[in-house]
Amino acid sequence: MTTASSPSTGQTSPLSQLNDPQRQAVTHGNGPLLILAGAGSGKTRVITFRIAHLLSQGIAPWHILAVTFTNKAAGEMKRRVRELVGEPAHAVWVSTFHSFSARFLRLEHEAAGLPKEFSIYDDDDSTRLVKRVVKDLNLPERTYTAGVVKSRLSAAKDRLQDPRAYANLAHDDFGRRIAEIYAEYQARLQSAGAVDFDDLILRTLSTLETNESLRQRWQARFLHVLVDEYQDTNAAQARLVGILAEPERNICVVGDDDQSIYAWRGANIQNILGFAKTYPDAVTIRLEQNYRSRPNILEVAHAVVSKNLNRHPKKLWTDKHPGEKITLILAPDDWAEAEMVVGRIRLLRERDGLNGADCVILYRTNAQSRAFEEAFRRHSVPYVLVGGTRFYQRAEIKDVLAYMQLTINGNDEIALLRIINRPKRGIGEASQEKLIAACHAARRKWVDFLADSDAVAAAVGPRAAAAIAQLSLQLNRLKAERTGMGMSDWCKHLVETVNIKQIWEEDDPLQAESRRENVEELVAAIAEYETTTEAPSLSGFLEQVALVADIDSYDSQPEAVTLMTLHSAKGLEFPVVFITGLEEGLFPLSRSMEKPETLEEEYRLFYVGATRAKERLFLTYARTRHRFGPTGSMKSRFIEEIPRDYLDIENLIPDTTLEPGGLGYDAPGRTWRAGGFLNNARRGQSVVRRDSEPTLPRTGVAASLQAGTVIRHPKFGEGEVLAIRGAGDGTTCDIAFRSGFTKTLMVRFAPLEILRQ
DNA sequence: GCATAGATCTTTTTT
DNA sequence: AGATCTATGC
Repeated sequence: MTTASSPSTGQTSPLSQLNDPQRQAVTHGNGPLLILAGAGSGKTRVITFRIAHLLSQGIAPWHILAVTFTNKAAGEMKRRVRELVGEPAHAVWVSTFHSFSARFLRLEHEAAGLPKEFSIYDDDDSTRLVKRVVKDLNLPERTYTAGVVKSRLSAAKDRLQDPRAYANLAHDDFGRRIAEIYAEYQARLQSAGAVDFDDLILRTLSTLETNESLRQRWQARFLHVLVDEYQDTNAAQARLVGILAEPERNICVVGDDDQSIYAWRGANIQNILGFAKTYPDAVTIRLEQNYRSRPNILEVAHAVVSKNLNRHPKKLWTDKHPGEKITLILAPDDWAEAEMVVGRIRLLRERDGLNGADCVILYRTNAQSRAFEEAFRRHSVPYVLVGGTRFYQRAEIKDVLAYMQLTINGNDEIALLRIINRPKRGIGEASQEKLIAACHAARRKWVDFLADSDAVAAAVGPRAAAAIAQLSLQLNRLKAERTGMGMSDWCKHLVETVNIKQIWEEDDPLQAESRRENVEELVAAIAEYETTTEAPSLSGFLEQVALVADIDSYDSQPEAVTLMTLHSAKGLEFPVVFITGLEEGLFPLSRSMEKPETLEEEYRLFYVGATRAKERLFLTYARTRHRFGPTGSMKSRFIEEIPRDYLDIENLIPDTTLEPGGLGYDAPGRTWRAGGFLNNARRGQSVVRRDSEPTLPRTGVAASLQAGTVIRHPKFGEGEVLAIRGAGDGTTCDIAFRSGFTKTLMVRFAPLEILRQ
């Protein structure tokens, strides 16, 4: 992670490669230890060296537990420990919170009250279950939307409240209903033999807390617990590692409050800020020397994050040469922004001898990747995209996985309902509803219920009943066949027997080909798992699949520029970083601007992004952007926070001046005209590229509306604009139509044609 | 039970 | 604008 020389074996003592505070942290003896490690201060180095140090002190490797958030970070940590100590590294427990918990629950499934082969529900599965529950409780789906319910449940789980505790605290009708949903959701998980992501941690915690002898056994197992990215832990996670570290309390946590960017997922910054209160005898060590970035980059990052009120005042320092100024690129729109970035990268490659793989493009939302992908393809520059729709989330993959899952856990309701009529077997929605009602009314498990042909026949018509008998038979046969063959061959066989490809043809024949390819990739992934894992098992594979993030499998490829969100970039570093889309409402995101706490998190996100850069940092702004239609925007407040001396500004917006109060742009989405836009040759090209429509983009029309404009609407006919209200995405206009009525329309959606200004 | 057209929401970030 | 969900008619 640092640019300092890599640890050489032999010769010098590893400790001589460390600075004073780093060495103190590494050699700290027993008792709680808090390491406040700024960005690029050699945090991973300290953790790995500390593990090596503990081993050298005679601690057995299996007595050490190191926990991180991503599999990638865990893998990296393991690799580096192995570099330092060789084979013993193998026996050190290095894992993520979630994979540790999954492993724990497999081992202790009885005490945890779970079947051995429990399913792990990812986000999509748990959303489906929430919807199912809301429907089965006969609650209005509009009020209790999956999004609202899930955020409530997740918040409850973050606070360690079970359904009963939640119900007791509910003070209004809505809260009581949520409590009902929560209780039913958990009951359904239980009878499906499944846990969701939050439950992995919570069940591990409650199993440890309620079972004393088991707890003592696990506590004895770990004499030293090390936690990375402690600022991102939630209540359950902090408590989990706290318990495991008892009674010795050899807990070493590493983190940086300035890099806390997961509060929205329940991370509690108080865990790190209040660590010294929880452990009064904790030793605190600060790592403030940065080995990664040029001073100019650090200054800019600091200028922004230091505006936050809720933080420990601190400032990183480095003895490097200042480096170049930060380049701020002002582009007229997102298309030009992407062009500029690609152009700069080509220049860096040709003139400065940099490799594409040295560069990363960061953005706030995944949707922004598209413009860059197009630009890279236009210019034939290789790139890798991290994130977006994950491979294992794709419908065709989840279908296959659901079949596989059902052969090991036949009670998995979500998997069952996913495939019960895919491919179509004549078990339609009505039959499905009847089955669900009957199965739950009888309080039976699915395996049991479906095998009972009388019960099924009583619930649904004869055709559906026959189809269900077929399906159960098929699943049982597949299950039996599994023992006889290799996993990947079996998967291939499954895809054939079930006739999975029929699903794709039913859904969308155009995409059938790419779906087939994806499933082939899945088979290949299983084959790889099979050959590279010590004791491969189907449930092991499915678990791995549920717990991988896209970032985990990310490896920079030769020559390829990386594209990812700011969140994904945490923990990585690149010589050249582009932070893009620096516009009010996008970064910081408008939803985050409502509350001071979430706005501060955006500042930290900027800090995380900027401190990824070793040599050069570029910031880009696009005056208009195609979001739901183009919207004009003002430059991000982050830009305003940066002292001008550090900036090299490239203004590509025509007819604007850079002046004192700002960077010279017009009010959002109002003053520029579609016509003027198109007259510019370069812009014209961009518009044609983007929408193949030969006419003016509607968006341009919307932008030139003003009171008095006469328009035509395909449905309502001719009318006159009375007023424009609001700004940005939410802009509406009142229009008086000739036919006599007045209507308020969303400017960005209304298909208006301008007749007269 | 299924196909189609209309309605509605979406885009924050992820284990 | 586009995807996804819902309502309706066959």
